[in-house]
Amino acid sequence: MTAPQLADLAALLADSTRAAFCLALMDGRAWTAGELARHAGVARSTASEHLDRLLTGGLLAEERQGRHRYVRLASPAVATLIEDLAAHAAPPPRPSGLKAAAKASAESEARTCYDHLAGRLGVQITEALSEAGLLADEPIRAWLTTLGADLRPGRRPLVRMCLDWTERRNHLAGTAGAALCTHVLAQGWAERIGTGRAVRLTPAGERALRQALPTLT
Amino acid sequence: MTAPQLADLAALLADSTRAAFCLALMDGRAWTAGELARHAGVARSTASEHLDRLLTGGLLAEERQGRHRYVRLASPAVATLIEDLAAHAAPPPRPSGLKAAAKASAESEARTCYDHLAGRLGVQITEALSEAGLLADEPIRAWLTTLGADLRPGRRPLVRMCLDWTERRNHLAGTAGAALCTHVLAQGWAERIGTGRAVRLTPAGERALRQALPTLT
DNA sequence: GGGATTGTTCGGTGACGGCCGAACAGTACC
DNA sequence: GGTACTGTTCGGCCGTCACCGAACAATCCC
Repeated sequence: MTAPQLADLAALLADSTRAAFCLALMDGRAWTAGELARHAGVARSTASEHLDRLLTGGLLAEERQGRHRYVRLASPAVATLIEDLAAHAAPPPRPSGLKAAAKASAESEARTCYDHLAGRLGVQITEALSEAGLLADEPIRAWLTTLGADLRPGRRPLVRMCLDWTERRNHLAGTAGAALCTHVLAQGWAERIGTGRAVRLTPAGERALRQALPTLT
Repeated sequence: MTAPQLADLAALLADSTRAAFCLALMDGRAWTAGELARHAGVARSTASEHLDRLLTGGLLAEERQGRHRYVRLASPAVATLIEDLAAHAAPPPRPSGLKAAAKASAESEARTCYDHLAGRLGVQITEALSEAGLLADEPIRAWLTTLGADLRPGRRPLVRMCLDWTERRNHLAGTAGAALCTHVLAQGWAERIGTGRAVRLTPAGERALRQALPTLT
């Protein structure tokens, strides 16, 4: 490990625009170059060059479809890396302004964090799983199976914790977290709001989750 | 979490000199400003400014003694953050030159990685612990206690894995890893070589470890 | 085909930041 | 006191890099 290598990697995230791209991509979906440019408020040409750097740096993966250039985070490892960085660069705990606080609170009610559930919803589910003693490999596997979730084995650890930087609490990540999120969305228990990471728990989802997880508050 | 915040944090490590500082500090010891300047090959004035940035950025902590300015990594969290980054910026596997390879191999025989053992020694010990079924909270606690290691409870997880970027293998970190490393050095089972991270296993240490851990190869 | 949309390439510009050396301040040792 | 050493401040230099707009290429739709 040499210092220039580390510096080069860090330099990829050391720019506001590229950082905004990566944070936007934390929802696990593929964005087009134009969407990212608009999201970050830069010209398309600028975004194009940034994407080149992030791609050759190995942080992003691309997929071309027609005239569109879709990019996504290269791997879950990249997502956790950015998440760890973001958690460390946590904002100073200054609740400034009621309006801003209310907006932030609404946004953090339920959202996805890369490929699993986060926000208050993610934290509460995780807490309930913990109280029910389900937060270990075998119990969570059994629980997800009874739910009907598709739990395909991968190289990722089954149960992993992910620190939410707004809630400052752990929530379920790893293969189990991803499977749960996929299932919740597929069953219509929650649905995405707009183009961001925010999701909304549906009435059906609330019923289903309460039934499957009685310790949920 | 905003993009500028993430970018600012990443920018701290996006410079070769600052990256070299942080990597040097990964041995967990406190270095003086002059030592770091010589290590990175820059003027003292340059090092001074870099240290200011790393300090205000929260990555480093300082302690002034007389005319000396000692700096160290601010917390274990910072160390793991840098470690994760370094693991991701892994060098391409190019064994170039016999001399370089031999040197690197000697350096990676045994060394510290922040506050625990790494290199081939760290990996082998971890593997032996795994074979002996000791890589869980209770077993490792019992094993360390019989060794006489001082295992004070902390906020850090007891058992944590750390990916060695030269060996590409896991080794024991966390509270248990730190306690083991401290004990091994205190008992004279290994001793530091020079001012770097390298350590050398002593004959006494080899005997003691083989006795305590029969699965060690 | 023509027109609209998406993305890329290229030159030019401006700002930021790393670096040094010289001068200075503070500490240790004789 | 004087000397040596460590660290800091300041001015100035220079390279890098993010940004834009304009021109161009590629695709899709009518």
